[in-house]
Formats: sequence, C-alpha cells, structure tokens
Amino acid sequence: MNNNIRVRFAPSPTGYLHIGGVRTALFNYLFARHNNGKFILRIEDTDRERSTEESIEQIIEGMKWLGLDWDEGPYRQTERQQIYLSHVERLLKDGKAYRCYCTQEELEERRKIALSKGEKPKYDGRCRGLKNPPADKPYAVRFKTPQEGKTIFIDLIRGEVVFDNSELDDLIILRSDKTPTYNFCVVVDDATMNITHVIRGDDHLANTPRQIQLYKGLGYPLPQFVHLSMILGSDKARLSKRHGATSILAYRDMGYLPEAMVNYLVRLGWSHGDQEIFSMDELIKYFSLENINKSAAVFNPEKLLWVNSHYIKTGNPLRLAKELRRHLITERLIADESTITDEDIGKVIPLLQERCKTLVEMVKGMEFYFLKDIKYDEKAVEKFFTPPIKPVFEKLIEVIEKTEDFSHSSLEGIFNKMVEEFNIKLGQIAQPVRIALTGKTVSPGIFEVLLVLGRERVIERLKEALKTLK
RNA sequence: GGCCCCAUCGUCUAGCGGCCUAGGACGCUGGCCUCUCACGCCGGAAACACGGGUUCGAAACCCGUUGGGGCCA
Repeated sequence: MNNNIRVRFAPSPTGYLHIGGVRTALFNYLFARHNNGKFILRIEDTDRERSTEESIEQIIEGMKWLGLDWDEGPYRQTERQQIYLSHVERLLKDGKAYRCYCTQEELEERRKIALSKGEKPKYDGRCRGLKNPPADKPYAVRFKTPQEGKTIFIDLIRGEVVFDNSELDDLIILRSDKTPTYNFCVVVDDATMNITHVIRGDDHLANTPRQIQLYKGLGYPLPQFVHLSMILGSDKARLSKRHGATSILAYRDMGYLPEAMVNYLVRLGWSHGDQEIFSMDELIKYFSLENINKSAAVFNPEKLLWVNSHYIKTGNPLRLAKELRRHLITERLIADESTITDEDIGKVIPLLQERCKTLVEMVKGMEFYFLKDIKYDEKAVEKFFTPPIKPVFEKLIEVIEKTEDFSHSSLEGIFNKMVEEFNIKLGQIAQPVRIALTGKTVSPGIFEVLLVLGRERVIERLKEALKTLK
C-alpha cells in the first residue's frame, strides 16, 4: 500500500553483531518488506575510538548470512561529517544553538555540587545568553532545548509517551573537538535519509524527546517511533556475554541455521496466533507492528535449539549441504578446496536429520562417511567385539559379497536370517556391525549405514573389524 | 537518586469485557514404538504479581503497591 516507507538498521561497529541487534534489524526488515518499503543499513561509526573495520565486516557478513538484504547503504557516519557540521551551523545561525565555553572540569564540578545538594545534575545554561564570548577559548555547541511544557509522542507499540521538558537540558551537539554527538547525528541522518519509521531498541526511548526537539529545531518532519523491548538473559538482566554467546556469527559457528535464528528471534516479542514455525515469506506476509509485545523477553537457548532441530529435520538435504560444508571444513573432514559436491554431502544428510539438533552434531555423526580409517570406541569394542561375534561377521561378509540385491529390504532379510541361524537378537548383530562400520555404538539405522557406505566399503570395514577379533 | 517503560505457566506467547474451570510452543515428566541414538505418538504437572476501584460481568479498563528493565550521569 504505502511504498514510501523507509526504515533503517543502524548498528555501531564496536563489536560483533549482537543477536539483540539482529532482532531489531529483522523487525525493520520485515516491516519494510511487508509494506513494500525500503530497508537501509547505516553504520554508526561516529565513535572512532571504538569502531573497527573488522566489526563492520562482521555486521555485513551476519546480515548476509541471515538473508537480511538491504536496499541502500551501508552508509557510514564518518563519511557524512560535513552534513552534520552544516546542520550545526544552521542551528547556530538561526539562534537555536549556542557556543558553550564551559570546560569538562567545570561541568563536572557543578554536577557534583548539584548532586550533593540533592538537585538534578543538569546543565545550568549559563552560556546560553552570553554577551561577550571569550575570543580564543575552545567551545562546544549546545542546542537550546525548551525548558517548559511537555514533549509528547506516540510510540506505535506503547502508545502515548510524555516527558517533561524540564527534565531535558541543553544538549551538546558538537564537542569542543568538533565531533558531533550521537543524538544529533541520529536525527540528522534519519531526517536527511527520509526515514519514516524509527524502529529501534527500548534503550533509546528516553533519548526520543531530545531527538524530537532537534527535529523541530531543524524544521524536519517527525518520523513515527517504535521502541522494541530488550532481550534479557535468564536472570532477567540485559542479555550479555555472561549469559553465553550473543554474537550471531557464534551461533552460525555452533551449527545453527540462519532460518532457525530468524524464526526464533522473531518470536521473541512478535506472534501470529499459535504459529511457531514461519518461513521468511510467511513472516513478510504476516508481520505487523500491532502484534509486537510490549514486555521484555528472556532469551531461551533450549527453544532456539528446538527451532534449529526443526529446520534440520525438515530441511532439503541439498540446502543443508551448502550450510554444512563450512562445518565439514572446520572439522577437517573435507579440505578447504575439496571438490566434493553438495549432492555427495547430501547423501548422508537424511540419515542424520532426525538425530541432530545442530550442524556441528551432524558433522560428528557423519564422520564415518568421510573418514578412511575407523577408530573404534574402546568401551564398545570391549562390550561387543566378543569371540562369539566372529562367525557372525564371517558369515555376514560371505552373504553380502554374493548377494545380488544390495538394498534395504534385502539387507534386512539377510540380517533376519542371521538372527534365526545364530539364534540371537537383532541388536546382537546390529551393534557389533555398527561399531565395525562407524566405530561407535550410536549411529543412524544400521541398514541405512550399510546402504550409504556401499557394498565395498562395508565388506572392507567388516574384514578390518575381523582382524581385531583375532 | 530523578525520569521513562514493562508485568499471563520456569521460558516464549494466545487472549484485545462474557467463547477462559485461561489455549499453543519449548523445557520438565509418565507411557508406547524400537537394531543403538534419536524421531514420532498418547498422557501429566505448571501461570493471569498484589491491593483497591469501574462494570450485571474482568486476565482484559482505571488507580496504587511491589517487582523487573532502560535512560541520565
């Protein structure tokens, strides 16, 4: 309907891309896509001390991995310094801002005094109407903020929010070192980029009245504001490293799928009836701000794991193979430049889909398929490679070698016949064979393993096992 | 400390004044299935923070309390 909608995700590149940030990005993205609007990526690297190129690369890598493609940007604040400075000039010229010659030390001093008297540690506005400004002293630029009345705005998920202007002080917009400040840059950026909906974290709610005053001072129309509640850790404190991994790429490396991350994160604060699983297309179709929850949400790793296992279970093997390749390489099961195809990798995947909750687990489970030499689990050998199994293996090799039909049903028939012949239970054959073929007591179904390895490798491995039996 | 925001099972949530003796999902748990491990299937325990109003009727509306979170330094 409205194709003029423009939203942005504006991370500061001072570390990795946080999953809280991802959720904010996702909500912006879905809102834009649902409304046929534009999604803009803007890097807020004003803080040059803490911003790094590496961090910018990580943000972009994370966004791409998740499939959150942007329509414009990435813009960078460091490339927009002139724009900020010209806006400062404009405010000075219009008499809406003034030079403040107070030093850090003086301000600190006054703040302490105010605090000790039990007063608000607010700037006293002493440079506001300065008649004779000192000629050569360094100065900051402050914005003249109204001291009376109220600033009222409608937050699209919280409703009316009211702040007393007396709470606001004259905000510094340009530091004495000529660098513009955060709140000022945000407003100038959002205004000049024609952002219609500012969708961001709750932590910016209290900044909004100052920003609104800046919009007014600069004569720009106000955007709509939408403040998303925070993601908390299990102790209800703001989610941080001490709650575990918070970097999106860390989750990728732990074997989570991007569709699982998106699906889990979107359900933290947003819902569509009782539905739990959503494709990206469904999310775009259903997403709306009205269904966003006001309260903060606790990040729950168990549920994320379940969502991930769902996507592993239901994923197309070829699609999973693409994502799995990265992990096979880090686990050194295939070489970096391996020519193995996704189709090849995809052959084993169906055997593991029901059994793995992460791709890292899947890689573990696939070792038997890629490894040339099987290393036997010691305890398993002790328990299952007992003398009575020797004739069973010998017979099995013989039968498998001469069977024409190397299929699931035929193999099942062969095993069943052995069960009768040796008067044992299926498990008593399956377990030793499993160990011979995979080295472990845990694996996919035994017939599936036989099939995926193929007759030659099966016989090879059974013979190898026989050697250890003596 | 001041200001702002929030409050349904342990967790994510449905609920937008009567459909609620509160539904779903994760997790937990009892059972079934079974060649291992899983998957799956059937069942169970588990919540409207508290106190006042408003109303014929409140989980839902208003006020307060408590608790949690955020911003400002």
